[in-house]
Amino acid sequence: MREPSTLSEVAELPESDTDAKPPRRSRAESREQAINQIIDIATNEFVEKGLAGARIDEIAGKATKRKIYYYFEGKDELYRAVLARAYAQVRESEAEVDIESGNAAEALRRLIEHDVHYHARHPELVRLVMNENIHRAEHLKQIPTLPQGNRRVIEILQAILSRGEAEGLFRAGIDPVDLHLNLTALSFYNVSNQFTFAHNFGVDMTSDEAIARRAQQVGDIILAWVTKKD
Amino acid sequence: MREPSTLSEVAELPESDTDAKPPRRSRAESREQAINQIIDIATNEFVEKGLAGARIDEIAGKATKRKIYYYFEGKDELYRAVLARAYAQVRESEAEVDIESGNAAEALRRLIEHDVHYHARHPELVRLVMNENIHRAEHLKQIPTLPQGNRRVIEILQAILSRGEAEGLFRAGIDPVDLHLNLTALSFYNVSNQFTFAHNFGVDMTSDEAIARRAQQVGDIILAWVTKKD
DNA sequence: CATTTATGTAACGAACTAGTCCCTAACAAT
DNA sequence: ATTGTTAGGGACTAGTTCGTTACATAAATG
Repeated sequence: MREPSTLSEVAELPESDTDAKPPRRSRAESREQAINQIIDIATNEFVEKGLAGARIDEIAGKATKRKIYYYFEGKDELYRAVLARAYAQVRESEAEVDIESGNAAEALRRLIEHDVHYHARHPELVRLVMNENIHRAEHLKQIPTLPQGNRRVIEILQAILSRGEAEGLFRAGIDPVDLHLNLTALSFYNVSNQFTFAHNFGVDMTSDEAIARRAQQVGDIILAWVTKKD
Repeated sequence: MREPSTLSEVAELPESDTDAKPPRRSRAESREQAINQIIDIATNEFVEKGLAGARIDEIAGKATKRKIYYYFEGKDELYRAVLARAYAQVRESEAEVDIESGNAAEALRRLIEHDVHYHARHPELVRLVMNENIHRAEHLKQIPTLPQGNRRVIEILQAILSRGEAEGLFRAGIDPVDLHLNLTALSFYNVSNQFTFAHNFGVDMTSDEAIARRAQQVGDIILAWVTKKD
């Protein structure tokens, strides 16, 4: 066993895993934890101020700043890491939506509900995407892992559209990319533009009730559009 | 904007001019022209880089920089001026839409067409609004002239909705603010998010055909939603 | 002509900021 | 324990950015 060194050594038990404060974190664990912590903090800052507006010195105290340059090449790579994780989390959540049970209209409504709620509850994603668009997606383009995840959404929508058509519920000839565009536009805008809209029209769009109402309405709109009428 | 008025343009000479040596440029004219020129240049820069990303020294050469500090208090006031002019121009264009002729559905479609085209042809407005939302509308809130212009849009939509209901075309109970939200969301998103969307799904949304198609589709969607079915 | 207004050029310094250096602590292997 | 490696704390730096001033001068005004 080791002698407790005078400074910051607290009784450390090598094997017996009491959930004591300094559990022996392996290097890999510690590393991953540090990186995630940095991305957490950086997400807040980038989301708040954008890439150019964010200040490394405010993302972090002196200490964390040093870590940033230890684990990342610099501000830009950190920003890309923030972006990549946010997108990865969206994809993850999308994979969990049930698009099997019920008829196609019900499945589509579930997807819409999910979209509206996800955007409303994850304004940080919305803001990051806005930021990317202000920068003409130049950072997004440097992240190689994204394209396939996006194709999946289209496949899902295509499947629902085909099923709905087969069930005699939906019109034919609806482009799944159009559907995705409209669906996302209606879920995205009221988060992305909440501040100007709230100011200009004096409405709140952030309450649970407002979000639930929004999800309902977006469902109504999209379904009115795709539904076969006769 | 006014006449270019290089030389020999008469500004105002009602009384005290015998043989009228034409003044070259009046102070007021020159001033207005200088301000507009600065706002032109600044709009480009802010639209491209955002408020924090924009660099005064790049907005202007040394000369124009001097003018900026002559006519504006600084970067922030210049930014507000850019914002205010962009909004003023939207309002101006909205006032020109014909919402009288034809039935309510036709009037609404004309309004939608206008919205889609205006957003598509004025990405600088879209970008400024995005920027404002990233900054939680803090600069917009400092511009006092906006609220009434926005109320006008709602009044217009309310008028169309009432007329449509009276004509037996539209459902009752549609909130004009909701209508505006949905309408704008569908016109705004495909401009605001064109870069991420184009990258993720490989589509172009900027061609004249794409815009015309978009206008048509947004019209279809909104009308499907508000139309009374029976 | 004299005065005021506008503008071109340059320079400056204070404040910031991204990124780096040096050194120590924690951990791992021997 | 000794030694080497990984991680990180604190201060520093080199380079920008911004706002401002000084100065000259041109143009409009009276």
